[in-house]
Amino acid sequence: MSKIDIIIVDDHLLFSQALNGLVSNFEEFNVIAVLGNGKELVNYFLEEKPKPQIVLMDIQMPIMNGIEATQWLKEHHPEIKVLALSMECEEETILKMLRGGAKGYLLKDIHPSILQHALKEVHSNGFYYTENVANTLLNSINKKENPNSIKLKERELEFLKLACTERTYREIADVMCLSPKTVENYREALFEKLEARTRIGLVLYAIKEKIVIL
Amino acid sequence: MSKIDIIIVDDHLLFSQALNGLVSNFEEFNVIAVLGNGKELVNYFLEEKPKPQIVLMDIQMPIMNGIEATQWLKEHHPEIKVLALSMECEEETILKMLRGGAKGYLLKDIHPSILQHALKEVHSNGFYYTENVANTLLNSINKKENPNSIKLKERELEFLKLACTERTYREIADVMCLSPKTVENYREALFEKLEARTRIGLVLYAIKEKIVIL
DNA sequence: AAATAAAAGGGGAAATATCCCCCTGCAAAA
DNA sequence: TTTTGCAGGGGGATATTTCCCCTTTTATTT
Repeated sequence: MSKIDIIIVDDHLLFSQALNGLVSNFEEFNVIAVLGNGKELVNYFLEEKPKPQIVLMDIQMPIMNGIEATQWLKEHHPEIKVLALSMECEEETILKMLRGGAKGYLLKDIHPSILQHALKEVHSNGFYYTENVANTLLNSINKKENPNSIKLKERELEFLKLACTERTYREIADVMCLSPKTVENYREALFEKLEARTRIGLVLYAIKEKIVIL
Repeated sequence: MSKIDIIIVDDHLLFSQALNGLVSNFEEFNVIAVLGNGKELVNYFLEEKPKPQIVLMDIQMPIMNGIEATQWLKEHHPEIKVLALSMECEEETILKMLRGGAKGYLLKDIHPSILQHALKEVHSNGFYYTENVANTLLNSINKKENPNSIKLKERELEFLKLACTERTYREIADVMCLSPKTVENYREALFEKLEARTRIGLVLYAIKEKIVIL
């Protein structure tokens, strides 16, 4: 029985090397490459090197992150399964990853044996979700019933980011190349959408939702 | 030559187990325990188990974090060296850790060989800093020379926190049991101190300085 | 005892922000 | 083909913020 080939993609060398040792010790699996970010993964495939059956993918990475890399894989090599490996249990991230085509999502604080099990499941059944992640998904479905996820239009986002500066609305209008009155409209629309009474409310929302980063 | 005993403390089982494999492969070192958080480390010592010479300590951990655990070690077993191992390169965290008694600070994205080298250095010389961390320390020293840390009075702080809500100044005055005109004075004083042009500036400052938490 | 800083209060004016109503195109969906 | 949604623009009124000028009282230093 030949081993299942795996590529590890993670920017933390210490982690990826250690993981390499760990996975290589699983008798069913064989690590054929350890890469540092999504871009390196894309390059790897462009160079026509041996394809893996599974990619163990970190999410937060420099240059090209795990979400982008997973989407690229789904488009170009849909037969290759992606198992996401992340620190964060945030709904949005999980959803993005799964929408991007990941077959499973593991948190980094699991026991190695679970990783082994997950790898086997992903290979044989095509997917693997931990209880934790499954619950998060359920929550997310519930939230969609009372749609809390506020969709902002591109222009509204632009405005929101500018509203989180010390600019007056007139100055924001200048930046956006709009009439102050149009900016007024964006402001009012966002007040309603985000349930804000004042501009401060917009700022607090934007920072909470990480639309602006401090 | 006997091996140097090490304890690994990290809440991410996958990481700590993998790290265990890695460090165990270094011929000079021997991992005698892998623990999941600071509390487990304290319990370990209270049970009079074999002492390590070095503790490889993660910082962000549940229940008892790496900073607290390092401080405890410094008090109770000052001869044991702590090597911090973290994702974050934030000045504050590094400082807290080093003040707490850590002998070195490594980022998790280093190469395994650097870890090995750092462990050897910490054991023989007593400390090890990467260039990265050293630079961060230098920056921090520079900041202390031109004291940027703005001192806010109690009442100003109260006002600042309230300014980070959707309250109008009149409403803030009510909360603070002051005349709106007095609140006005606090506003003006803070505008100057914090170099803000508008209330948004106050909010951004307060959030950056973690005076308000979102 | 005098100087200083903190806390509290104020007048008046101009600039902004907030609210509620309205309109035009234009493109995609029904 | 009508409807719907989005981007852009406006009038006019009111509330709030911002600015620059002030005073008094009460502690704390010096």
